[in-house]
Amino acid sequence: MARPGSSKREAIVAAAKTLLWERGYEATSPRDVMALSGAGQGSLYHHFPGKREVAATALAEMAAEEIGVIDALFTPGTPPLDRVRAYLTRERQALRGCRLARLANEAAMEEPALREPVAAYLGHIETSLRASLAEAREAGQLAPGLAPAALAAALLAIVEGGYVLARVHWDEAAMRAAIDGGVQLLAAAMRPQA
Amino acid sequence: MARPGSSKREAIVAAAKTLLWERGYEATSPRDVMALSGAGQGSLYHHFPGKREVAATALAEMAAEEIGVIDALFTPGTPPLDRVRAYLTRERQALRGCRLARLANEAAMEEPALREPVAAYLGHIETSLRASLAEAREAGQLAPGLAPAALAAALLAIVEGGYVLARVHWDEAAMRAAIDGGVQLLAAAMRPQA
DNA sequence: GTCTATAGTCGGATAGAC
DNA sequence: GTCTATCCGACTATAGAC
Repeated sequence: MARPGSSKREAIVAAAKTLLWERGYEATSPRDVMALSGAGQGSLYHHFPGKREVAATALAEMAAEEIGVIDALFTPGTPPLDRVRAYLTRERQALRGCRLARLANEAAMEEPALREPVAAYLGHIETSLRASLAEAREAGQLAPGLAPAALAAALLAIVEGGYVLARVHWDEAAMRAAIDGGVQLLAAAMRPQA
Repeated sequence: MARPGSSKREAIVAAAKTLLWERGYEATSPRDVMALSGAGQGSLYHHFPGKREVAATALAEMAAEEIGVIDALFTPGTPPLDRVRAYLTRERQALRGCRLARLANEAAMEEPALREPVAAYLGHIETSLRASLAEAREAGQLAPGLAPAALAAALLAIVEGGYVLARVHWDEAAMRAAIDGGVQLLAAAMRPQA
């Protein structure tokens, strides 16, 4: 399995990554993956035991890619508050939903192999936010009474909730409003110094 | 249609409400609805043209019910900040997901008949929050630079995002952390007076 | 209004040739 | 490794009896 020279395997995983983002897990059939990748049924079931493992592989790759993007936003050296703001205000395709967390409400999340990459991605963001907020706190930039861990969770929830609002209203502006509110709240949380 | 004495119709809608919350739209089949309601296929297709209309009816009822719950939380007379906090900290079954917004990432949200009840529900919450925050602002309780509309969107996103975090981590505590952060941020946003 | 029987399609997966 | 042929069950819906 996972041999580097295996061309159809890569095509299958690439197709699965596209379709999982576009349609989610339940709505993506092995047939869809085969059609988009150009692979036959034999290839798919040669390389993977079944649909779940294809999705697990695709999700793991997606999580690794997105974690790389996050790490680029949280460059050490940048002032901690700027890192947090950079995460909040980065460009997003709100109507497409979060590439990983869009699966949150699918029954498939009860399968550890599918939940874990998504949880790792969100966990990584939360950890990065918490570290930045803790750094700001030590520099005396955080108002007292504000816990970095709780703030990190709230800011991440604003982003993930922003995707939900945008999808439901079918309007990117709903995401922008939530992010705006987050940025304003963050500013208020630091007012003493900043 | 919708005749009051029609007993199977009510059972069908009640079953659909249960299953839509539990499994979502795509994962709920007419057969599931029939099995849970005790109705036969003839009844279902006598009262409704198909699955979509069953779901649209169920979602409309769910939205009306939940809007009633929201209105009870935003009782006029209570201090505005208390209303906002009451909404944030109300009890929730985080792992079950938001009864309406759990459908946000389904393809069915492209159908207006299904999206509209969900959008109306979230819109109603956002309006209630905004009105309370505007009231607090006029009473001089909001720090300058904070826009009620953006704050309302952010607080709603914290709740909806909290559901996402709880589902992905399969841990109610993830929702509690996000809400805690929201409450702390709200307090910071008012610090001048409160 | 409600039921059972039936239909046609797609779901996920296996068998076995090349 | 890759392909085509095939299987069985579930999905949404229609037909028509009661």
